Amino acid sequence: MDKLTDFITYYCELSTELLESVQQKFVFRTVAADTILLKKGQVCGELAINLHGAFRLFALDESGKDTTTWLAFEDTLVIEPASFLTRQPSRYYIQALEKSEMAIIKHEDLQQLYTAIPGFQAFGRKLMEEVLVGIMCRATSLLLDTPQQRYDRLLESPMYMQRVPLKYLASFIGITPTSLSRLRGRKRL
Amino acid sequence: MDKLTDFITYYCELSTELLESVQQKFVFRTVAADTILLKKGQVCGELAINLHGAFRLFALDESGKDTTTWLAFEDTLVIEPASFLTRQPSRYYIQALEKSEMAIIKHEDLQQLYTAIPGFQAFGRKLMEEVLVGIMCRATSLLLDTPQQRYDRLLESPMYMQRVPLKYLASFIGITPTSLSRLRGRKRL
DNA sequence: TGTATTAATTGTCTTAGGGCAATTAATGGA
DNA sequence: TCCATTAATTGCCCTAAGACAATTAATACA
Repeated sequence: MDKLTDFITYYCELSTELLESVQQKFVFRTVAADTILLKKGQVCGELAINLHGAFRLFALDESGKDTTTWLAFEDTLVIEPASFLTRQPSRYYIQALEKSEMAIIKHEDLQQLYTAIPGFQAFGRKLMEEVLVGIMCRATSLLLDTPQQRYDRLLESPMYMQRVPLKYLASFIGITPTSLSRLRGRKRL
Repeated sequence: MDKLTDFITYYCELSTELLESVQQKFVFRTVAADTILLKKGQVCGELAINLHGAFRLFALDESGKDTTTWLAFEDTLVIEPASFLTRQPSRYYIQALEKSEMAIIKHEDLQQLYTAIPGFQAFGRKLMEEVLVGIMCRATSLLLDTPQQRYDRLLESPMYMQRVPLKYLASFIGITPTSLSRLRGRKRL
C-alpha cells in the first residue's frame, strides 16, 4: 500500500485498527532541497521517516567549519538521535539535500503510542537497533579504516557518489575536500 | 534490592510476577581478568549486563594490530551490538579487563520475553536508545575532536584513567600508544 | 625479594593529510 | 544562452601523528 504502512508493518505487526491509530499520528511533509529542518540549539522533537529524498546531519564549529556527521536516504530515519532521545538541545543541524518527502510523528505522540500499545514498542525497539548497528559500523570504520578505505566503501554505494556533493562526502569520511580530491586523483592514475 | 532487579526496573515497570519470569531467564557469571568472552567469528548470542567490572571490545587485524573499539563499565551492556542484533559473526573480541560479574540472557530468551510480555520491550527499546546515544557521541567525537580533546575527555572520567591501561586507551581514542605518551608529556610541561 | 615480562616513555626519521591560495570545472538562475 | 557563483582540483609548504627502535618504569609471580 502506501510507504508509511509498509515502513510500520516492516517493524511490527498490528491489527488494522491499531495500525490505523498509529498512522493517524503521522503527518506528511515535503521539503525543498537545502531546507534546514533542525538547527543547533533546538531540541529535535519529531521523528521523521524519509519516504523519498536525502538528508544530512552536520556540525558547524566556531570557525565555521562544516562537518557532515550522517547521511540519510529514503526508508531510514531523519533525526538527531541524541537530541530526540535525551530531550537535549541538538549540537547538529539537519538539512535536506534534495526535494524530499517525510512522514513525521511528534516525540510525545510516539511516547503515548508506546504506552497505549505496548506491542508498538517493537517498532521503536527494532528501529533503534537498526540505527545502532549503522552508527556502530560507522564509528569502528573511523577507528579502523584509512580514509582511502572509507572512500572505497562509498564508491560501492553509487547512492553516495550520485546524490551527495564531494565536499560533504569528504567530511563524512573524516578528511578535507582537498584530501578527498587527491585521493580520487591517485586512484585515476 | 539486587542489582539485576534495579537494572530491569529502571527501564520498565512490570508486575512482581512478570518481573519474576524475566529474572528467571538470566544467569549470573563471574569471570577473571583477561577472560575472552567472545571471539571474532563467533555470533554474540547473549546479552550481558555488567554488574561489576570492566570490559573492552577490540579488533585484531591481519598484522596483529589491536584496536579497542569500546569500553564497558558496570551498569552498562557487554555485547557486540552488530553481531547480537544481526546474528552475524562478530568482527570483534570481548575481553574482561578486571574480575567481573555479569547477568546474562540468551538472545532467544530475550526475543521470547519480548513476544510474551509486550511491555517488556520497553526494556530493550530504552536500553538500545541509551547505547545508541553513547555510540553516536563516540562517532562524532572521532570526526570532530582532535586526539588531544578526546584525551582530555578521558581525563574527566577517572574511571578510564584508573582502570584501563594506556595502551588500550590510546587505540580507543584513535592514536598509537606512542602518540598518547607524547600527548601526556606535552601536557606535563 | 628478585627477576622475567610487559607497559610506558623517549629519540629519530618518515609520511599522510591539513592550510592556504590559485586555477579550472560545473551549476543554476536571470 | 550567458554569467555569477559555487564546487572541485592542483600546487606548495607545514605539521601532527605513525613507524621503528632503544630505554626506562611498572607489574606480576615464582
